[in-house]
Amino acid sequence: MSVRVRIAPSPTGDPHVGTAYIGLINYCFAKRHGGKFILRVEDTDQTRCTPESAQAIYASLRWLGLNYDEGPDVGGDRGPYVQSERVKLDLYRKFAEQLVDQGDAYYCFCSARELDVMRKRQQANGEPIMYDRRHRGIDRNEARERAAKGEPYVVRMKAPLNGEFVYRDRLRKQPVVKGWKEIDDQVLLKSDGWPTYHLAAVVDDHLMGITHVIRAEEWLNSLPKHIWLNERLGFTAPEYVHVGLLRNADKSKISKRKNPTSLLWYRRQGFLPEALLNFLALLGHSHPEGKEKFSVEELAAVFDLDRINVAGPVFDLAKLRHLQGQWFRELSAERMKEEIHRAVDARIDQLLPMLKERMACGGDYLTQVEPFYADQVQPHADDLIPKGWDKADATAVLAEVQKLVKSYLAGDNPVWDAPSVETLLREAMTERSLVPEGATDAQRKGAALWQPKGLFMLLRVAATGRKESPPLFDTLAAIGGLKLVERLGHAQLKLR
RNA sequence: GCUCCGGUAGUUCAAUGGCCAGAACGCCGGGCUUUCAACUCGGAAAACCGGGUUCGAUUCCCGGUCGGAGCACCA
Repeated sequence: MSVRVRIAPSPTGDPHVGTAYIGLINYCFAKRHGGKFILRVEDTDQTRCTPESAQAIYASLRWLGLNYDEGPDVGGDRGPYVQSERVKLDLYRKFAEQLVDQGDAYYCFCSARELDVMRKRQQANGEPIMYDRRHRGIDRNEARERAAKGEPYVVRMKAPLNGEFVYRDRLRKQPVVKGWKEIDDQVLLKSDGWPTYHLAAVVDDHLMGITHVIRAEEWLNSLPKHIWLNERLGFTAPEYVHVGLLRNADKSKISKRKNPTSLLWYRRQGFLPEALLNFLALLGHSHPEGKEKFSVEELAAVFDLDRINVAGPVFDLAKLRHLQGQWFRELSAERMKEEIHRAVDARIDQLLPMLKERMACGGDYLTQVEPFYADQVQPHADDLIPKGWDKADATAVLAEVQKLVKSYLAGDNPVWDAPSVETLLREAMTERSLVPEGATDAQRKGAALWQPKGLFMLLRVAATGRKESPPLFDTLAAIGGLKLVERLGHAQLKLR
């Protein structure tokens, strides 16, 4: 039987590096065995999924060169490849009903509110959190009548009450063993009539002839449900293989708070697909000859699922940069020029509106734009001391602003655009320019520093190295928060 | 809390029931360069702990510990 594997991302938000990672593994596995690599979009959560996000997934996979043999925008004879379209064809309901008929599933009429109360109580009592199966014994015909009258319901699987589940994952030393009593009566069909992940994935994997499900470790715990569903539905289950999750530096599951997770970001940033893929390949897998730099084709030729290391690898951007450098420097002059053009173009769109008034010809762009690209700027110490200030004043204020920006950036989801930078600074100024009653002369003097005139020039010079620049807040926004913090620090050194 | 998974330098990955546990990134130092980068040479740096099996355990087994994941009408 020929190999058929799939990736099944959910189109919520930006396309994720994790998708690329799992995609790469599946892609190589398929190529290695002369099989098919399939993309299926799992958009059964009507509240969270968007078509734009699905488009971004297609575009990103194409950018990476992880071309799928079958998928939403390329077709195939096991389609459609988008679950919402499959819902319209009523592909899932009949399997849910089949299970109900077999006595392997049942209608449940609990409301969300009811379930919430139940969960809270379990939590308070330190009990395991799971559905208490109150409708499990419900009469099937009676239940269907209630449903026919319009009462909202879900269909739940009737998980075995006892016994053990054993499954061997080829990548794990020990077989996966789990007591059935730990396993919940999972919802299969939601009250909106759409399937949950569990039902949809099992049904589709079967219908699409998937032979190996290679997915992230986070699914390991629901493996019994999936095997059970296959069994009760009379399907031959695919082989399930679970690989480790990409991690942040602190070993938690990779998140956008702590790492760039959006494939869009890597593309925008100018990373080459070859380099990203090469880097991803190094995480969790190793080349049999110990090679470090290789193409996807090379990898596919030697790829061995059993060489995958299941411990979650920490995603290390520094290593990616190194590899990217290797690939980048090997580019032909022609291609390198293209890459540079792309990078510059992207930045021009952002910067041009604020720079154009200060330009008289195209070449001026190069001088105007320098502060926005440069790693460092070199302000003159003299320029860093506004009129009427002394060195200590400037240093103190720079340090204060630096601290302010730093803590702002460390906060929850910091927005860094002109309005937010302005708000941040103006609030700080208002606060600090207040003179408390009975203030000392020193306090009075300190407070006086937090006026736009001197402060804005100081920040401008520290941030750009120049006394003239586009409007301050636009400038600070375009430079970026992290770089600004660096430059504020650098300016303090200049004053020493 | 319950269940499951994992543990070799800071990070990613090797090899190995027995010789000095090997590489890459990062770090430190040297060379090249006006400088930086690239390149190159060198250096520091690792088997979670305890028990068992064995002549011998980083490797196999058990327990602990630490880390992670899952416990939704999300996927």
